[in-house]
Amino acid sequence: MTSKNQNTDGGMQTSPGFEKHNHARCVGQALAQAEKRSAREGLRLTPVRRKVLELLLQEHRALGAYAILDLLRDAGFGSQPPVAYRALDFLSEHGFVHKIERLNAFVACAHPGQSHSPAFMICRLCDAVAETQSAAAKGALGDAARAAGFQIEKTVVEAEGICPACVEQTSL
Amino acid sequence: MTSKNQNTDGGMQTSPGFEKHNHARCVGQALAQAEKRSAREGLRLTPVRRKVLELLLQEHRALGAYAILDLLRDAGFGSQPPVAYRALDFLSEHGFVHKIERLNAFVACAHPGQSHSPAFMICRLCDAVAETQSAAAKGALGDAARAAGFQIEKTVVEAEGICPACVEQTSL
DNA sequence: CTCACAATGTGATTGTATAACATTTCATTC
DNA sequence: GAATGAAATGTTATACAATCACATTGTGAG
Repeated sequence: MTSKNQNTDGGMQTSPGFEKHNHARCVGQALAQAEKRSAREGLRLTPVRRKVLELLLQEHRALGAYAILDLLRDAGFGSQPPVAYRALDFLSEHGFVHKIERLNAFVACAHPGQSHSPAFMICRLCDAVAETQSAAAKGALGDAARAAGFQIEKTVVEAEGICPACVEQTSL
Repeated sequence: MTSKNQNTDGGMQTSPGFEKHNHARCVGQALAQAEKRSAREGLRLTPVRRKVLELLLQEHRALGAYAILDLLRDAGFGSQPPVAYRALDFLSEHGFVHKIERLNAFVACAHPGQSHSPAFMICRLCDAVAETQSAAAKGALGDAARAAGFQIEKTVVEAEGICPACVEQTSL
């Protein structure tokens, strides 16, 4: 595979919440924020971990572990699966990235800092992923859990469908 | 692996919505319902498909595709992956079973018939899975989707945590 | 009957994830 | 500043998940 569609320019991009934005700036900011927070909280944002976060921010879409691994190899890091998985474990444990269960893939967190329970919209045509908030544990699900005596620790909320761009494509 | 914990008795079991019930009876009923519905709607509930459904009802927990494959082999069916995946595709397409994305595994539907968008509670200690209802697309997620112009086709809602039985275990 | 299509059998391959163990790095404590 | 223990990394191998491709069989419609 080895990385298709790398965003190496500094211009406008599509796709975060599905809107355009200055991507180079957003990557830099997010990375700086992550380092600041790591320093503050004593988290060890080591070179591999930082690189994986950078790659995910740069690509700005969901990447599989092996796609990440290819990019790591290109960047001169180790290229065995555990290298990628360990970095991803660390990053998702601390909320820097999220796993998209439906895709078995990972995205950089779009709302760093905020103590969120994220929800995702996944386009089944172009695989674009947008992050938003959910309060799943507060609605019917929370009621059911309380009734059953189940203690919710984390929720996975992912909507599959068609993103604005692909809707347009389709209806031309 | 080859099947640990097969429920071959006719007594009381734990775990559907996490409560006890007469399992043999519930399996039989569910299977009969599935056949009735298949006849009514012209679905071809073939031997393999029926067997996979029966296995999932019997086990009453989430099984990985290869665990199912082992059980199919024991039952004299083909044992290559596509055998299981094709049956699972059919069954989930028609709502007889659901895939638990978090576990990459499958469970028999607990609310057959009802036109539901299911939600699941998954115990991280014993892997028990309970099915309930969610209206994820109607809450904050639905609002976000509408605002973004994203068309939701399906939602994945899975809560991870600790089931009543394991909560007790833990707090002894 | 036979034609077309759905379903199954089978082998091979690709993708995802973890186990296990050796080695190194880093922060403490003495 | 060496000794120590924990965290992080390197590496091999393997388990588990999913799909491809192609041959074969079964089933229903005309």
